[in-house]
Amino acid sequence: MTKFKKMTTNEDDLPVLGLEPYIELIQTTSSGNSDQEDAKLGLMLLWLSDYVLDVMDIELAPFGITESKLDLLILLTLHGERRATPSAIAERLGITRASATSMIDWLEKRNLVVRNHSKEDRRKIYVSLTDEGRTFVAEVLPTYWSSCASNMMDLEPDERKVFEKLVNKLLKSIQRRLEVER
Amino acid sequence: MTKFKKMTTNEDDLPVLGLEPYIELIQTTSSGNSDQEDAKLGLMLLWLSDYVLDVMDIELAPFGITESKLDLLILLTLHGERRATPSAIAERLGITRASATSMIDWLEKRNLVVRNHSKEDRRKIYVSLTDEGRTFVAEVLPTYWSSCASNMMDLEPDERKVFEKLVNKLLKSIQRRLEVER
DNA sequence: GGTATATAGTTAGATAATCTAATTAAAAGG
DNA sequence: CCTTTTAATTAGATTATCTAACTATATACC
Repeated sequence: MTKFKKMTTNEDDLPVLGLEPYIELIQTTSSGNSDQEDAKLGLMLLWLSDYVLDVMDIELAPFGITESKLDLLILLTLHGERRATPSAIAERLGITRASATSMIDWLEKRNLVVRNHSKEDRRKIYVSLTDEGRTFVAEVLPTYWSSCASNMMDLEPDERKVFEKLVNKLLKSIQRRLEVER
Repeated sequence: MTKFKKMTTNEDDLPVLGLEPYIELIQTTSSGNSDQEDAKLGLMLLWLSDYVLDVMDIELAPFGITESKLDLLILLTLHGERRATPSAIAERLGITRASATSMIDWLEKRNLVVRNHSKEDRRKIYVSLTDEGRTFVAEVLPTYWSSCASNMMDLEPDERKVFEKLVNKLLKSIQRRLEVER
């Protein structure tokens, strides 16, 4: 699982540039009204975001599940007895019903979830975790949480406090703009 | 482009849970040695990361390009006269050579880049921006930067300062662990 | 110099995650 | 009872990846 960076250098290799040339590019190509300091900070956050998702991908790979599918399993775990229809799942995950159908197909084929027809309204399907699904979630979650936590390991205790306040603020702000909720 | 959240509620809708139930889940399912506060903070960062990429996707969509392809165009812009082979591009972007070939195919079909055979080593190909590619990058970048900047808009000036220090630290930390560089 | 190995790039074929549009079935509203 | 709406699925597409195989070329060594 550990991936080693190539150690030998090659004349064709593109050199590592770092942030500097990006800052220069921002100066020459951003439109007047956008703040260049914010653009730089936003770019750093964009890079960090990519890496954070990469870390989770890598840690979940050995379990044969992706983050988006685990998200659905966690959703079902948290909503417990409440019955979840494909439509409601699609709405919560911000995907189309067609996409939800695909995910549920995949999870059902592996016996992690089951579909049950509603008796009152025969158009509806209720999706729920199987025992196997619950066991699987219980096996994966410790890794999921430690993967989340691992990204914080170089921060000092007081930095974590401050970072939490800031991430919380940014989360609220971006959720408002995207009109999404969890 | 504006997407409206469904306003009517439905008995089948899954309620918005917020962070609380996730915190409880962490308490019951994280392995002893992982810090639960860090897991929570890491989860918030994971959510934020997802949204940050969503925002960029949405803003770039009207240009008919994705973030990963624009990344490649920016890479070529920054390396200017230096000749970039598909292998070097793959290495820098952290993808396989086969994936690089696909991306270059797509960009070449749209006349944004060209391939030129090396004269010294006939196995090698050099990829470079066309004039059309340079024009395109110049058109997209202002939106790219303002999209980056938009995520910062609710932070106070002093918060941005602190956030930059923290993101910088986290970036270094995660790049070290993933063994990647920019 | 000629064969074996390594390298650069592409191709073939697969999987995952999404989408839109069409289809099927059932319910609800006049 | 007919029409419209709703729920779910299917069909078919695109994008972004991957691994493994293949082609062409260069290098290395007896």
